[in-house]
Amino acid sequence: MVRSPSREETGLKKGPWTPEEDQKLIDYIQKQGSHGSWRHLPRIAGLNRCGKSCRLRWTNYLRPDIKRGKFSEEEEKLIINLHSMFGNKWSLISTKLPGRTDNEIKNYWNTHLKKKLLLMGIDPVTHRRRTDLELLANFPKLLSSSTNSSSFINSLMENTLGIQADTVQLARIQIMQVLFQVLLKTASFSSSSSSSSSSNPNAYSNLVLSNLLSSSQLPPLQTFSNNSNGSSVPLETSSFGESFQTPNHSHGFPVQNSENNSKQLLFHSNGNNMLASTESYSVDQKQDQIDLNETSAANSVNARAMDTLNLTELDDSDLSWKDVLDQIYW
DNA sequence: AAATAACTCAACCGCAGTAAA
DNA sequence: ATTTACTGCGGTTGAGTTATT
Repeated sequence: MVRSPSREETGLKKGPWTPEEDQKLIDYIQKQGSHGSWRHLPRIAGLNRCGKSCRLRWTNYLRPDIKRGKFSEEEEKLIINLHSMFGNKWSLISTKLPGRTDNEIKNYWNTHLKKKLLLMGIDPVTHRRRTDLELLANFPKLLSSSTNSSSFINSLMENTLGIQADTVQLARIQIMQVLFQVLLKTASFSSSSSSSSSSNPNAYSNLVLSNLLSSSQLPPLQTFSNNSNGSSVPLETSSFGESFQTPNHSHGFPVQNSENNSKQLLFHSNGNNMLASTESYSVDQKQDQIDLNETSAANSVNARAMDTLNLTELDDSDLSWKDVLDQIYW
């Protein structure tokens, strides 16, 4: 945690500060009432340091209004929300957390929060759910779906190209195997995967793979359907299904909440995951938009709650996840 | 108990923006 | 208009600490 002392060619000291140096800096600033010119401060205060080093030591460590200790859950949530809005603007983020320095928040993000989001399956850069790894989690279902001979590709291969059905099935299974192997390679298998560092982007893939290989209890297949009046407006697909553009929110996904069997719209806004009931949104086909009445039924849920919420396939689904894959990959 | 790997965070570096000369 | 000095910011480093093998 402490660097070994070294000296630059100029003779100025670098590395960790001693308690004596800290006291000199504190005494000087308290006596003057302010730091004044950082460049001239070290000479006047009797410190063999550059002004930059003094400024950093004061702003990141010695300042009296600095809050020390662990980040609270509220602070964590705030940092995640602010990061989803501002990105790596640590200085800006720190202005919203009194007593916390940009350096401290940056370190906390890189060592804790990034890892936390990855383990929850959320991309810490985009703050959206990682869809590539959910594809892996749904691998067995994809594999079973490959036996469906009614798909377009099967029809094409069998009827148009004259390839036998069993050959088609074998080819599809082989493709699935290749896909599985590629995904396996992207995940680092190590016995200590649970403690993977923030620099390891494969933490979630390790988690998914562990679940996949150790148990047959796989995450529920999440498919999409048209909304209540059957006028869905597809813009893109994801593991949550077809997304919708909303006026104030980037994307919405129609889902069914198994807790109360209600049909809801899941969307991501300003770093929050939000759920809206079917009563609180309507579809404008002309504008290819969903209009959301935010004041009525939209409620915010945190990312942890989202993970445990069992969002299941809708009964009136017109398209299955398999069909989406068919359209994309075949 | 020792070796190794992973994690933490204070401190440094370099760049960009701004003000003064 | 150009140069210089200074400050602030974000990315990175690396020694000490802790966890794992």
